[in-house]
Amino acid sequence: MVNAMKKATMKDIAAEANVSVATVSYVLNNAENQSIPAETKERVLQIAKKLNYVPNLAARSLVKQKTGLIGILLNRSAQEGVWRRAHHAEFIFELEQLLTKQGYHVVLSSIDVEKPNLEIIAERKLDGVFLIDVREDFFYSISKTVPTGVPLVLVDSVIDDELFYKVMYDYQGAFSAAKNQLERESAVIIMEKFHNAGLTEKIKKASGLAEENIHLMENEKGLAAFLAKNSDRSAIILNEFLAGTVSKYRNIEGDAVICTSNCPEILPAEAKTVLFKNSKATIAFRVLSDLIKDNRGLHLQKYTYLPAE
Amino acid sequence: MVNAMKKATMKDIAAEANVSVATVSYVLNNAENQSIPAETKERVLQIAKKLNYVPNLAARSLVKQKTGLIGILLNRSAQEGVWRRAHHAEFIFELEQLLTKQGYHVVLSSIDVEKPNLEIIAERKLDGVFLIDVREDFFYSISKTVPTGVPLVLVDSVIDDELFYKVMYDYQGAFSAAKNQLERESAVIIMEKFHNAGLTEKIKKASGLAEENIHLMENEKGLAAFLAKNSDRSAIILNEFLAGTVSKYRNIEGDAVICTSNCPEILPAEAKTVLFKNSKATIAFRVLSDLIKDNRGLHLQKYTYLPAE
DNA sequence: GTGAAAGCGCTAACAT
DNA sequence: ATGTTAGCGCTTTCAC
Repeated sequence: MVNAMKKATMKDIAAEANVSVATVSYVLNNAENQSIPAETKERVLQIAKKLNYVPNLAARSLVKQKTGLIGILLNRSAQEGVWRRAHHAEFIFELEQLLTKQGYHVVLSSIDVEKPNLEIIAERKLDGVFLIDVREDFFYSISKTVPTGVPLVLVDSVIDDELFYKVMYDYQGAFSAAKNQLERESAVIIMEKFHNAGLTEKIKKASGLAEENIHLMENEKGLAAFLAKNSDRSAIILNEFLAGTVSKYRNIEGDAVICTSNCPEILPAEAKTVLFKNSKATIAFRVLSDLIKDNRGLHLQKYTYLPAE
Repeated sequence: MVNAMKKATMKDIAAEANVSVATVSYVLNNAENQSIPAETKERVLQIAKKLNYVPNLAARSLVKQKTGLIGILLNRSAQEGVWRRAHHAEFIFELEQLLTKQGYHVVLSSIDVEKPNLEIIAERKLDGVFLIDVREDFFYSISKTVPTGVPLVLVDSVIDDELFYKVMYDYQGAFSAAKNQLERESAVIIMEKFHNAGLTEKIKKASGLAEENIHLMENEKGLAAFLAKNSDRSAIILNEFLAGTVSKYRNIEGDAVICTSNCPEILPAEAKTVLFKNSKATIAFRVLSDLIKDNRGLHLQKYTYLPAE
């Protein structure tokens, strides 16, 4: 077999090229302020290739004080429906693609909503973190474990603290759009019960509907009961995967679905949908990028709302 | 605000406790062969806590030659249906939970099936890797970039090379089970077109059906056409999310679904299903664990098949 | 143009 | 019982 042994280091290259490791480093990183003769450069490059050299990013991180690792931390509870996972998967996969394209590596971790453990952020020295649907009280765990200065982007979470940059949909706009599509006046709402209570509240309020017309999805039994009680009314369903579950109990063609996963294609062709102008992953990614550049985040908004189409 | 500053290091602890960093290390890691007086121990622990000390895993990795990082690398192509992502998400999330529970951290990365880039394995010195649905030709890229000795578990991939440990379903058994459930004799099959051609072939063969009775899902148009042509025959559908798509075009209650995502609950209650005895994530995880322990992998099977229930 | 050397934060012989 | 030291693989300042 042709190769791949004990992983060459810069030292190995240096030895074989009769130069110092410093020189190897300069060549491999195209150091600006260094003038390396083309000859040496070539030689080093050759040898590096021949040895299948790959840099050890842990070592580099140590000196550069940047790891190139971005965390995606997802709050999960023991019992959650498939639709919720599918919903998060869409977001996470898209985000991962964007990050990977930028040369970052992505660390994915489930956080137990009951006892959030955020040590990973400090342990792995993550350069930035996305936190999805966090509970408001998690805020306390964070100040103990998370080094200041780490860009934190909260997705689907209302938390009034300067530390966090928040990204979420403009639910108010989405509801107007949804109502416009419905034929009947009287509507009910079916939505996820977020771990973040503030978000759940905010959405309820944005809907303008009374408490008893809003169903917070927890399990199918509850859903079925709610639907039975409201079979004569139109529903506005938040999220298309949730709509998928709803459609096991009711024909949803008269209802409106707010597509928070940007996947209208999973719905029946005739379904009434509300889409958003931008994908949440794109915007969340942009917010983090800005934050990493402008390390102070001084002229960045704490809240970014995604408008409906 | 109460804290969280520039991240304390062992040096800081040592200074404040008037001991050497070695001692700190011993205390923090409960070093066996070291006898530290309870008094010192206590003091060090106190200070560590007070300083919110969190170890830097990059530094530790460097000396221990183990990173505690496990990769989940997913082959993706530009255009893939939601159902495919949902399917992978189920597996990945479950796997991630298992790994996290064991104290590993998970690096998630999409691999472009056209030009797979596996440098991440060497760069991040991953302790083990799951590769999902890899093309057979990727095998060449791997020998160049991947250090020997890294445990590689291939999921949903047929590749006859000693280097890899493979996990997949026992399709033969699944098909028998499916056929037993169908009322009509004559059946067709609807399945994913895997990137790994060998797997696709293997499944076709296991079905015992002729080429024209097997539909490889690529897009909805093709599916619709196939279904129209075979409206009089029962279908065996591989994967419940794919079944979800199929059910947009046809009532699938007469069909059988092989639940490769372990999510029968997304199907109509009356659906005929084939389940598997164990979850694929659990088994894949076990294979990797075994591999990490028994570093040679000498008495481990190259192929592990998951039997149908 | 090139390299010696210090150091990122940590562990683990080896002394004492 | 505790400290000294030598690295892990890399970057970068500062001399030569």
